[in-house]
Amino acid sequence: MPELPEVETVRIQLFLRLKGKTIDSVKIHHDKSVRGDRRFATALKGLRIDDIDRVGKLLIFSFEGKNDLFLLVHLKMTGQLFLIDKSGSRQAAGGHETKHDSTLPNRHTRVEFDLKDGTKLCFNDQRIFGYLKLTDKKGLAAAKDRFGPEPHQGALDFDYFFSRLQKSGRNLKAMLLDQTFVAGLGNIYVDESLFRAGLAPTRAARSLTAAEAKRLLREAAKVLKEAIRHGGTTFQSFKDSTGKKGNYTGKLKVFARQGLPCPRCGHIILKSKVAGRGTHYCPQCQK
DNA sequence: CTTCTTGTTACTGA
DNA sequence: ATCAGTAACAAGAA
Repeated sequence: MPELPEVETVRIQLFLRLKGKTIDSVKIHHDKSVRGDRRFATALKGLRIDDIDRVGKLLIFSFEGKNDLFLLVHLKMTGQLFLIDKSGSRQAAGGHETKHDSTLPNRHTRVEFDLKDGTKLCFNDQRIFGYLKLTDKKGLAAAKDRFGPEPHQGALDFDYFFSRLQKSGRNLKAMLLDQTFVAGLGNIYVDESLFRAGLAPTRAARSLTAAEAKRLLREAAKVLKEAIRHGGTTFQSFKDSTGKKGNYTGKLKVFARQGLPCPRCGHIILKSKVAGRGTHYCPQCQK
């Protein structure tokens, strides 16, 4: 389940390999992945990739000489972007590997891009919740508007953060998962941020002191930056160790560590449901 | 066989 | 309006 650090990792890898390259053809293996857009393939044919941007967990491709056409890619939970060079070897992976995607394209490949230089880009998505969508300037602005500021690059103003928390009648877990409030955190990094800040996920947002809110914002920013630096977190099957993993996985302090001792105090980490999501926390360290 | 999982949106009812 | 809860989406694991 890619969150901001995973999407950012993919963005950088793709940008380095794809900038300036021209799309030769697009094969759509599953209509739903492009939301039934019949013009998708023809609209992209012949375009040269200029930039790859990101807002929250959404990737935004732009093209040379086209200022009113953008490709939005959302990976949702199981979406992956894989690059294969002309020799057939995988150059960059966006997501974990599973036993099914040793070769590409494979049965989870929903959309396939062939570039003029022989590079191939595969959009794989086991559960087909992710999407690729073409939009114009207006649609892009509307999409961007749906995201709040990101915590990790100084763009998030503390006064905004604190006043929104104070006005909210929700708990911290629900607030931090809300992409319109703060963009980029998902289930993993919300739990990790709350643990590091020593705050319980069920804590009422409006009950935070300014010092606690400062701590939360600082820890969220730190977690995201560290995870980006480590190439993201791969959380998939605990059993399959053959898959390629993001290096942040081993750094997780509470996520998926239920039943294990808290790295700080040794109390057993619990898992329960908060705001509808599986939530991991230390009942002793987080108040 | 059933149940659960996940990110996000849409909907319902309080 | 605001929030909690839940269904939906799809596929697979347990």
